[in-house]
Amino acid sequence: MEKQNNEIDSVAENLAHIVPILKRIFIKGLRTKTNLSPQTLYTLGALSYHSKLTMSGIGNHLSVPKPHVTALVDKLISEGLVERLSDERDRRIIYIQLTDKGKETFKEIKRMMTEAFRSDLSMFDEAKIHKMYECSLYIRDTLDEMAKSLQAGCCSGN
Amino acid sequence: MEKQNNEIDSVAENLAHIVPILKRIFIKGLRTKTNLSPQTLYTLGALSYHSKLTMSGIGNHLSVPKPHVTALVDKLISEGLVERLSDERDRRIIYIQLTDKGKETFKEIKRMMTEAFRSDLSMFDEAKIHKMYECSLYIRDTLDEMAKSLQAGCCSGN
DNA sequence: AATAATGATTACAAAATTATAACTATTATC
DNA sequence: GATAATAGTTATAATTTTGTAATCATTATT
Repeated sequence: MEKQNNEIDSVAENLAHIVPILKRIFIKGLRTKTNLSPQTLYTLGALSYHSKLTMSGIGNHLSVPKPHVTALVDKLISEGLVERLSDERDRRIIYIQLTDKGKETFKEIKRMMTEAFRSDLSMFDEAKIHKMYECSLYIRDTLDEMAKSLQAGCCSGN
Repeated sequence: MEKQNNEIDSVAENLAHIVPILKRIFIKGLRTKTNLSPQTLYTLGALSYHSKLTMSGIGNHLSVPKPHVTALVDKLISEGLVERLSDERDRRIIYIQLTDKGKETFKEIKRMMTEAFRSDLSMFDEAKIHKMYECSLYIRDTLDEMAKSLQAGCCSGN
């Protein structure tokens, strides 16, 4: 049990350590190439993964206060990248989903993102890249699983 | 080669996917518990890992414009968490390093960070946690190695 | 039907981050 | 020794993100 707690702490430390590195790799590389803010890009990503989310759902996923979600979505709508869908059974709820243009745009954004990363990672050999693939997928799946269980509101005004 | 590029793209996608989740877990949890901004926390983290960095070095590590590094360090100095050291051989250079108080404070911040994460991860069994440990460490080491090779200035005003 | 709760919006303010240009001090180069 | 380059700072503005309160429309509860 002691060992297990130590390992959890190391996981936390390792993951916290890579956040600024990842931000540097992905966000900064995109800033000059698009007029979308990081959070609108995250919003596109969340919608690409979940295909359909409520306003509150977006806020929970990205830990963004609800009032700001409205602003983010307004921006994306003005760019024609997402659309609102009303729920017939509960008319308070508004679903957001990518438009075709949004899907295309996000695909292009991912392309630009991976392009930069490709030259960075290409210094490593095939085995290492494969292991990076396995590890990143494992962490992604685990964190997704974990995130599901903490959907509840998390930040003020949410 | 094609396969390798596909794997690199998947790595990029997986890592980009987890950024908002990690931000949510670590940053948001700390916001109420400290008066330090995320970037000052990252600065502490970078100094904890590298023990000594120049102003430009901090800017490169965190992709923060140089003028803003001055502000971040000023804040940390006013809290007594870091100190400036001048380089005898080149008096333009200023090294920043943690004070004892800074080391203590960062240790405490890590404790709060891992505490929250612990309850989140505790839903998983020992084997899964161990694999998370191995994967997170592998990714951390690889990204560190990668980051070293792209020290060069990266953002405006840097 | 009145009341409470929920999902989303509006309006506003504060804090944090990013971007630029100009400047000082110091070192390197020619 | 003049010029260029580097490390860091000052000053300023714009953008992005975060926080809070009040409000509207709709649904749930009693």
